[in-house]
Amino acid sequence: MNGSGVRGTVTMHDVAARAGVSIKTVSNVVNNYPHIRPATRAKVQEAIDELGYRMNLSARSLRQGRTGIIGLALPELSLPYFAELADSVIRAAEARGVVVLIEQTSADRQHELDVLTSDRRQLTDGLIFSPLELGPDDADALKVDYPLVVLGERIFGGDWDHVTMNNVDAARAATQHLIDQGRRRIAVIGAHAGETMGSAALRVLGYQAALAANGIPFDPDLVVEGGLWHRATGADCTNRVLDSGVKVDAIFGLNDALALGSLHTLHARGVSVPDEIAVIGFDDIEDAAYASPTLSSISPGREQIATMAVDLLLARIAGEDKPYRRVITDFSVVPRESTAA
Amino acid sequence: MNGSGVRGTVTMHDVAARAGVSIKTVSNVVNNYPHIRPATRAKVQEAIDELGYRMNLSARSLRQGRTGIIGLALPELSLPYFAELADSVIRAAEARGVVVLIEQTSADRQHELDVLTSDRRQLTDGLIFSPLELGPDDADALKVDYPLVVLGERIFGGDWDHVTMNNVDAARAATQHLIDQGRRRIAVIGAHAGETMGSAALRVLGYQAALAANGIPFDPDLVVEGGLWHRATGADCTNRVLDSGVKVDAIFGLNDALALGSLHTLHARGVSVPDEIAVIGFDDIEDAAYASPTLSSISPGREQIATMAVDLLLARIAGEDKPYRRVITDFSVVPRESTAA
DNA sequence: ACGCGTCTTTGCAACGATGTAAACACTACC
DNA sequence: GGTAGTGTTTACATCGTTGCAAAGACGCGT
Repeated sequence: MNGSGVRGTVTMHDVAARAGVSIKTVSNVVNNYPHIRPATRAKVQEAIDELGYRMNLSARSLRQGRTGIIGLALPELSLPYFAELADSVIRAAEARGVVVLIEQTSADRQHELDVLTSDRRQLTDGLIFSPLELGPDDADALKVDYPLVVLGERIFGGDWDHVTMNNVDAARAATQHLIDQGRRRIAVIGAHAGETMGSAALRVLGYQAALAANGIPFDPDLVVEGGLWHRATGADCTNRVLDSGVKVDAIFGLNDALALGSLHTLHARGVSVPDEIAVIGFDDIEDAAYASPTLSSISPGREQIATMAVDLLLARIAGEDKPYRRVITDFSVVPRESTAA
Repeated sequence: MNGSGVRGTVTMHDVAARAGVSIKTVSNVVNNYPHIRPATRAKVQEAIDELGYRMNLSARSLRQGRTGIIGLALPELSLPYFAELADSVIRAAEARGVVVLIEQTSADRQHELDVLTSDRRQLTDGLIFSPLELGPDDADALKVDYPLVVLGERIFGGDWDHVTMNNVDAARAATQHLIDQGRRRIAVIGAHAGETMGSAALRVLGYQAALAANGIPFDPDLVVEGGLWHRATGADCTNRVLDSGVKVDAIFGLNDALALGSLHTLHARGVSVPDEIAVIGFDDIEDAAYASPTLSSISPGREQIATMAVDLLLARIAGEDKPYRRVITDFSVVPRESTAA
């Protein structure tokens, strides 16, 4: 259809000439300016079609100061949770007419800081940021001059919108689910010592709350440290806790990757799940439903997080000036074989 | 550092004024034009630092006709293989100073066609495209006027570069691996009837070649159709072949998701792996190493694919005019528990 | 027929950078 | 001292679009 073919640089100028109107009228037609006589609109549209005109988005960006691109910064796509989150964000963005530029921070603090001030921010109208390493001390770095939506609960109290789930309650529900199956010696894997605001800390709090609510004493030996929430870490943590000799009848992986790594180790060591040890994860990634045995988990409402984040960001980009919001999404316990009775 | 603060729109103009040089000299400094007196460069650099100048990328894009963004079109990020591929592409791109805009096609033919002509192509300097549904008949649609690198083997013979693995040989190797373990009744799951050029068809060819080379008769009943290569499909295919009553001692999943779905079903039905049935997948996604039992697979050299694709694309963007290339990446068999002796 | 308000269309000046080609500066050499 | 050659800096037009404000067209009431 591209009439002229080779690198067809057809501009509004050409369209205007062809249609016998001014270039501004072409602009008005393209932008759906309401006051245009139908006949004029038709003429212009015809010229556009004949010439195969496509608007030059760089020019528009320069003029408007907007690119139509939003940024999404996350640790890495090879972590299934983030891949699925990115999937949802891209879909939500597409539905609203914008596209997504993804940046990976490799869960590296400096990299997370860099992303906030990178030249690439010029290319995006705003940023959805899911930090893993930044903490309350880095709040200043988040005081940026472009629309920002932060995912997760690591940092509060700044001029940005926040979308998060209730980690404490969700972890409490996960733990309660294990308790309901009669488990009492529940290990937690993937804890982060010294952290107070991150997902790890909050989920451990929920775990403790559930124990307390059921009159089960808290045993620090059951809390296993583990840095990156990868499968390998989960496998390792599980080995450590089993080797330590403490009695364990359930494992709560602070995310699904950890729990899947745990299943892997349990299988390798011939421990039967859920008979000897029940396992629950957190995030409800697609893998969970297909693990052997299938993995119980907490569904964090991924779609909802993505949709909210995009909507909040686009509202700020559009100039909304309401007070910054903190949105807490819904969660649910998804019981599967790994915690069956 | 951003001296002026609020939405600091510092332009080259401001820098030029501050440094007492012309705006073009600032441009020259920023772009590392060689013939600049050190004193001048220092003056300009100082002004840049003091004012916190950042170049407006939209303006540069308009002028140069380049955005510094490359597109990556793939079926969906929630498929681990593509998530990992995207991870690698983003890293390769970052190392070369460009960023990546990801578009999902949902493995939908129309969507795949749309992506090629979308307005978004204006935003990208070129596209890395991994089609799943387009076939040889769609070759014309790929005749686009921007740099394009196609991944996979579905469509050949056009004006674009191609990065692919040797699907036939790799599938032959996978099958040979099973045969080496003494398996003779090897089912293939995820085949696409009627397809001749896609990965499915090529991998089935490799499977047949291996059987032939070992004097094992080909039994069509062992070839199980399955559309989307998701875990659910693999689970379903496995149920079908087991229910059909044909004897099976091994399953070759045409990708890892299928094979993982298969493991799921086998586990659910109490079939022991690899004792009763051995399983091998294809792609070597991270999951494979953590499945229970761990899944043997074919490693397709993902890093290499990503790196080659980005390099080829950037070379075209830079104006390289050599004949179009077809790069075939290396693969290797990764034996794990699911095919242990 | 006149004036006024509303609907349509337009010209012009930006947005912020870079390519071109010319101007200027300085050395080196005859 | 003049000229060629190299190194350094500059003015200007231009990339393709949109905001602004004003001009032109049209309908209506009086």
